[in-house]
Amino acid sequence: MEIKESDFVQSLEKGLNVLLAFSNEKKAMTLSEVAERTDLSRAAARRFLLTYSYLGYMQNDGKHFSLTPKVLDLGYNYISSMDIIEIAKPFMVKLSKEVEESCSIGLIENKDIVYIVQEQVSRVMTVSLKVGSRLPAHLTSMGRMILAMNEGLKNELLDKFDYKQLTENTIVDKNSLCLELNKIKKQGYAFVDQELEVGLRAISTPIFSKNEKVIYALTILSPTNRFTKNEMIKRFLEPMQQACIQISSILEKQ
Amino acid sequence: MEIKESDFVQSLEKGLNVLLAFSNEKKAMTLSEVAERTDLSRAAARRFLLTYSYLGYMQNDGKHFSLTPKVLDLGYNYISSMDIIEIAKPFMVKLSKEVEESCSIGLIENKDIVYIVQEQVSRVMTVSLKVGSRLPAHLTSMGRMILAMNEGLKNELLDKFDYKQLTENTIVDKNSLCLELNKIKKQGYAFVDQELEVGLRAISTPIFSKNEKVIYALTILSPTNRFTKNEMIKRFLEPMQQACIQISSILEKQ
DNA sequence: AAACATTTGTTCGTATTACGAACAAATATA
DNA sequence: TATATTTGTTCGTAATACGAACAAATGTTT
Repeated sequence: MEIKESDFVQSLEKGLNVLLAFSNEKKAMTLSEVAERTDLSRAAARRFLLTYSYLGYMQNDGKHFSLTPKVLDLGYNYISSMDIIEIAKPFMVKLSKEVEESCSIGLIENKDIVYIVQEQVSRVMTVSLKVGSRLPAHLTSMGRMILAMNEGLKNELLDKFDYKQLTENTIVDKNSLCLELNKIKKQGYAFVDQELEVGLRAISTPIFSKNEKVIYALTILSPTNRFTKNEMIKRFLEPMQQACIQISSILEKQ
Repeated sequence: MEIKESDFVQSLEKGLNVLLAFSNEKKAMTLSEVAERTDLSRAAARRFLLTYSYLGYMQNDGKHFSLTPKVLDLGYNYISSMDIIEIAKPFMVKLSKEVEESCSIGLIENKDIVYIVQEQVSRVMTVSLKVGSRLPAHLTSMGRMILAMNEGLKNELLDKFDYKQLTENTIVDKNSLCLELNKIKKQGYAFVDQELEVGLRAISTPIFSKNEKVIYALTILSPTNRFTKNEMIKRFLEPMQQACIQISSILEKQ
């Protein structure tokens, strides 16, 4: 989206960049670290950090700034405005119990798949990603499932993906991906086999919203040492499709 | 936290207020609605909305602005910097399966209990709250559990709570609450019986972090028509305590 | 379809807000 | 203790965000 420069509030962007500078690797930072990571002057970074602290989003122990749970309020707005999470959760719990694997739902935002719901099993070794996690859409089964069912989105994004080789299996050109998406559309599920990460396989099925639109997909991730590709398909596909049909039947009425 | 007025970035606060204007009830809003809710001029509200849209946090269908999943990025920083979610989840899944009830973990932020992890069962009728949800700490079993184990926090907050009568069972004065918290500390669990909401009971147990500090509590909510108070205690308390011990044993090493 | 009402988009002069350089104070390190 | 580094403060001012006023677009009523 294009806007006039005079309609852009620079301070807001800078402030958000300060918030985004914090991460799993950088849980607590000094003023100087934040200033460096955000490319702001120390004085500017300090003002933003103090503003966040004043508003309750950050705390300071005298040296390091860190986030407080109030930050959840900023993301909660999105979560609370989504119906799919409540609709899908019971069916995901059932599925997860039935196949004894974790499962997640995601959607495409920009060029990434974003995880928005997750249901986990109590197995010690399990593969799953937190809500809010992002991965390149074209390298994930969910991303491919959604792209395969959205001609417009597919055409829009095919030229924008970064076709970088992550493993020896990674699809690294547009044409191969296009063929794969066409295949996925026909077969009704997507399977990614060690393309994003060695040792990781994923299968996905589509969730239909109103007007047969596919915005979300359901996935199960599994380490390669647990099941073969065919075993995954045999064990997971039908229950996943059942869950998706149930979720879809409610979503389509919204 | 006190800061100098000259250290406060007003545009950031205004921008965050615009973001927070969106909610479950107000999923999509016009420019005028946002301006009214935030008490900004139309021109100012418009600039913030356009900035968010430009940055990808909001979208506009020509008339209404609404949040995009990119907003999750703003809260994800907090989630990704918390170890407890990953540590606790497997034990919560096991617990949930064992007692056949949903369970959650929360912490106190300001005067509220904030839900940060949730594990749900596939029962049609289930009581649970989304991650990020907030409730008055003093009226929830988790809040009371944490207050009971934190003398300093208790003393700090006792005078700040809003002792409003929500049901006929609600504790409405500081002294009664103080007595209840002392009792909870001794018995090692908290039970709230229709004080927050008629028809709702909750039980909580403490999770210990490093230095025996109790920052988090585990809870199970249940409608009153399913179990009596004694049945809840008999069925849930011991498995919950087991889960907490397991989670605590990992947390205490961090 | 026309008239009227309401909302959104645009412009631009300027008040005010956020800026950062420079220095002081505090803290960390050798 | 001396030195290095980081944080806190000040303040003149550049520039940024402001909103009033008007134009354009959209919505509502007759």
